[in-house]
Amino acid sequence: MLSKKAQYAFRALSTLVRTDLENRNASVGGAAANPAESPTSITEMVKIHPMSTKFLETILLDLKRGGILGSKKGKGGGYYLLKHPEDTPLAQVIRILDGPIAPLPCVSLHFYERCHDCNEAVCGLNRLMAEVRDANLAVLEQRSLADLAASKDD
Amino acid sequence: MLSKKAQYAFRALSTLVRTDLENRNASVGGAAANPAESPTSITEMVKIHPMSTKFLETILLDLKRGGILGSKKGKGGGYYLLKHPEDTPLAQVIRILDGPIAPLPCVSLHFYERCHDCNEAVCGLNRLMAEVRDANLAVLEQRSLADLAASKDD
DNA sequence: TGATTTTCCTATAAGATTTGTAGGTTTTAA
DNA sequence: TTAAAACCTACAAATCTTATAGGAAAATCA
Repeated sequence: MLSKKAQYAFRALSTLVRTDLENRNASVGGAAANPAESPTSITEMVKIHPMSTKFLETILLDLKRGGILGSKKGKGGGYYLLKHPEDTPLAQVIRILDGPIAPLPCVSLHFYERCHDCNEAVCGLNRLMAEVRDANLAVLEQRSLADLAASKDD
Repeated sequence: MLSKKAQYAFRALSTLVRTDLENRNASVGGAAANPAESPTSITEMVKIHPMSTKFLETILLDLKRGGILGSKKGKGGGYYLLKHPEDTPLAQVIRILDGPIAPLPCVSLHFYERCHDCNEAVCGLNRLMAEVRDANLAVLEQRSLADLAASKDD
């Protein structure tokens, strides 16, 4: 199950994606609009998707440290996407906030830990859970933030 | 991530599967061997896969209540599979011990809970997490306890 | 019958993780 | 100079996971 952190993250990100795409459209015929010039503040995000302001703050900092968001301090500041929404897979968001996607540490690609209770080369569970991991990644590495904003009022 | 409970369950089940298949083979030419006549005790299982006896006890009771295992009390008693290993999908085991397989309650088939923060018909996250759920189930409903015992020394 | 071995049952303790809050500091713009 | 914002870290509260305790009930066998 996704943690609350990840769920809140996706809500906030859906707002940022919408803003990002709007800015890109608005720049038709002129210089490309720089997302860093129109960041969205936490206060604004919480108005759209009500949640604890302070909690969201820590989540957005994680996303920033994870390389997904940029920020601007001071009045008029806020957060913005560093990349085009299509270029941030959902898997990256989940790994930052919830850690491994794999069902067992011994089949994790990004958070691997050796299994002390079995021989990985022949362990039946290991092999099966690697299949589960791959099935998940087939979706989560393919789908991106752009897919998150496909609807108008999530 | 799978809980310890589910991991322990799979270890114990792999022992039961092996015993089950051996009994079936041993009955060649005679009456079909009844698995209920040669149950495996918790003590034996813990010898093969070391873990807390008392903890495994509660896990096996869950599996029994969940319709996967039968049991026999008293001296010479123990647990046995109620069905052929191929007929118990991994998904059933996980649901009994860890609950929902879906990443969000609002896309769960067996543990559905309405989402109060979004309109499910149009929510982008909802739709994407349903895809993840289906990818998981494609493996977990297809693969069974029989696949767990494919190796000799897990 | 009595001793032993097993499953069965429920409460609860211990530990870990998740969720959320508090209280500030720093930066920027107007 | 004021206000609004991100930034930072510690910690409190709540929840969930993991494990233990202490028996009761049933079956076997001498």
